[in-house]
Amino acid sequence: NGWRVLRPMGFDSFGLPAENAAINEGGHPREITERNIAAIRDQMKRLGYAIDWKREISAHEVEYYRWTQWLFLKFFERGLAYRAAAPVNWCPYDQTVVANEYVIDGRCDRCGTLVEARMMEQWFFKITAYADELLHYDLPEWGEWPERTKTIQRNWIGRSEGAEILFRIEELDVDVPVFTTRPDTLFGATFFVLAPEHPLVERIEDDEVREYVKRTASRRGEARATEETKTGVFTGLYVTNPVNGERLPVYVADYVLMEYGTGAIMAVPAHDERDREFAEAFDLAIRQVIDEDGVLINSGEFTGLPADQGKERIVDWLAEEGKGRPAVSYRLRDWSFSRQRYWGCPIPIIHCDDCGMVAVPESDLPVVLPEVEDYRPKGVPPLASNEEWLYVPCPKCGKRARREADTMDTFVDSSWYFLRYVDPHNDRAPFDRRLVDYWCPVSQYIGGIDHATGHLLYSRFFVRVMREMGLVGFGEPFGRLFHQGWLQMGGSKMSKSRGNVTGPDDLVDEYGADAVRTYILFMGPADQDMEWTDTGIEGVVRFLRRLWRVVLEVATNTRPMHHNDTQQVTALGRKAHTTIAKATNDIERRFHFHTPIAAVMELTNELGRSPDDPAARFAAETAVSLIQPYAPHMAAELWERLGHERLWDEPWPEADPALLERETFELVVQVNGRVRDRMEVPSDLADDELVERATASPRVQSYLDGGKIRQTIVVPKKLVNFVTD
RNA sequence: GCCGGGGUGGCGAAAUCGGUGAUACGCGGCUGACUUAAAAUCAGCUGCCCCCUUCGAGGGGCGUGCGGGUUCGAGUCCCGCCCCCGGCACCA
Repeated sequence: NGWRVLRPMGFDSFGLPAENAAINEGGHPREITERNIAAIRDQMKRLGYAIDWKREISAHEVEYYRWTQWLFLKFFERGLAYRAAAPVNWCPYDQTVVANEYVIDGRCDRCGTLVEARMMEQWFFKITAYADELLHYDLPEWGEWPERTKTIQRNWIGRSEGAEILFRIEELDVDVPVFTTRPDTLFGATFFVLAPEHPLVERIEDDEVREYVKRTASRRGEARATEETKTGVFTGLYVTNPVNGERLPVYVADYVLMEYGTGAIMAVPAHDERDREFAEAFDLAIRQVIDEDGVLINSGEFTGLPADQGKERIVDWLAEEGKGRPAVSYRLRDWSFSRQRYWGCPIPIIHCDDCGMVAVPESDLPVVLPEVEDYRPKGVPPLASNEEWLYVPCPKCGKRARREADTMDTFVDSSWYFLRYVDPHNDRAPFDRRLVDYWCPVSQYIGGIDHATGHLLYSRFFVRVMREMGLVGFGEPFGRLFHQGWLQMGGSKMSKSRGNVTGPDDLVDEYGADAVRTYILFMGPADQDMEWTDTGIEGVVRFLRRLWRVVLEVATNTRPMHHNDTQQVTALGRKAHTTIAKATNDIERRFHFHTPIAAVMELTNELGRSPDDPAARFAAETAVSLIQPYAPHMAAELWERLGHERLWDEPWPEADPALLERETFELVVQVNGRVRDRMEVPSDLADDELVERATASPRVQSYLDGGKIRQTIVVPKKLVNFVTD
């Protein structure tokens, strides 16, 4: 009531789903995309969604993606978008790189194909620079994010505290850093391991080592993790343990990952399961340095300290000696966002032999997605096939240069769209900061839990950076977050990408938009997945018909005793008020949409039993008002039949607190915690009067049976409980 | 293994602050009314066990994954387990 609410709609229209559909059906991705958008828009209108269509945006339209490109350039200027060779996930079906966040169980989230690890030069956003910040939340509203979402993000970022320690290899004249969370076990290190991809390994001239590295390169990731026994090879080199000068043999083994920490570890077989397995396989020493009580042993001057103190003291000592320092490591990796596909936002970069990577000048934006002969994926970016588009003069030196032909991941488009909603037609900037600061952060965000480590993290990263740039005045994109469940059909999630969707069209044809909307919300809590059943909706259809009939009966009731007497408060009138209170509280505060429907059903049932009640008209109006968000078409019609005009111009009904209080209530009388009698008593009785009435009950007397009452508990407006010996 | 979320009838679920015979509302099922019949609609019943029965109903016990505990009173709080779902995981 009285709030200004923005209800926009947009389409994340670039990307693989649209492009793959176009490939399967034939035709240009743009045609398919725009046809689908039109169909979805029509469906939403048929269902009666209240959307401000003037603000509609689509990621694939030039007016939108020119500002995606503009933002990219801002990130590029700050070094937050960079190109580098790195191990990436390659989807052999879609013929493109896929972000870590959208590889699920080793498979491409879009097509379900197993991805391969490849070393490729790709574009990355430096989200890792914000790893620590993204663990901390800037909005009090963050408290309203579901616990599980926060946990998923925390796990994904994967912060661990420990130390970086330098181990010297004399033969190569280098200090090799390792990351460890257990510097307290430093005295227990008995060997040292390099990942096969570690740069130092190339310098080791040893056939066996070369052979091993070659062998492991072919089975990475999954295959490596499921290996039963640890494999590795001795390099002939030794490192010096900085804390005691011991010389430890250096191995190359693929249980050490280049992607995490420094790609090298100190191995402490006594206190690490994996190191122990390796030590047992290679017959290496195992030295315990912490006893059962968590106290350091065999640890030189640190012996006798509890482990947590030992940790600190050893790191302090290393720092003084210049051989180590406290360090933090993250699991999160930079976001790879370049795709070797056609249907996406072009990356506004020009590669020049002399000047290197040059940003397309802002004044030359947008870089319009060119037409190409054949946009099917072939592993090389399709944009490169349009040579007229590809070759342009270098903006710096004017020499012939080449455009970047990769396109952006569609999650770049969706990392800022909510800001565009407030100013969708601005052609001088992505948005006006004043408007954004007025409307945003988004008060209530709704989306699937499946985006916890993807879209929801990317957007938080984008907004952090945009705040630093002065583009927005806040650091979190979304306040309250709600994860809706998915409709299921035959046990699996109905979704566009899975293709098991019963289009709402058929259901609307059969049952009507109001019934479909009401049933979907009545099925259960909105955050739960729900199996669609046709028999379920029949119940809702019956209810809506009953409501229709009962309200019409009231609307046309001309019997003389029927009038809207606000003075005379009846049970039905009170029921209407408690229904308002419940529905309002459940929707606003609890985000429960199924219980208000149940409450209106109850009200309707009661109204049907007493259509001549003096409060019948009020009860009918209440039922119609409360059902409006669910069944807006029918509610609007009934409202008119009740002699009013436009229901959607009416304020939400308010319960009269005075009428929520009943004049009498049912007093429950317990003896030793068991209900023994109930009686209707006036609400304004004092405690001792309640006890008096309770004691008077013959039923209660029979249970007290002359026994001694040890204690009497009175809960106002509820019950009296006698405790006997 | 670590972290998070859950477990209530035949089914979807409700019980908002420890205070009404747990299971509202709906689905399904059973019975009846209306009907030539069906549909639609309406009414009643529908957790388990036992006792009494004059057939109206009444009475007792057990029940919210399992076992304990706190309390006058526990679906709700505490301790210990079991199971299901999700995230992370050769992450040093």
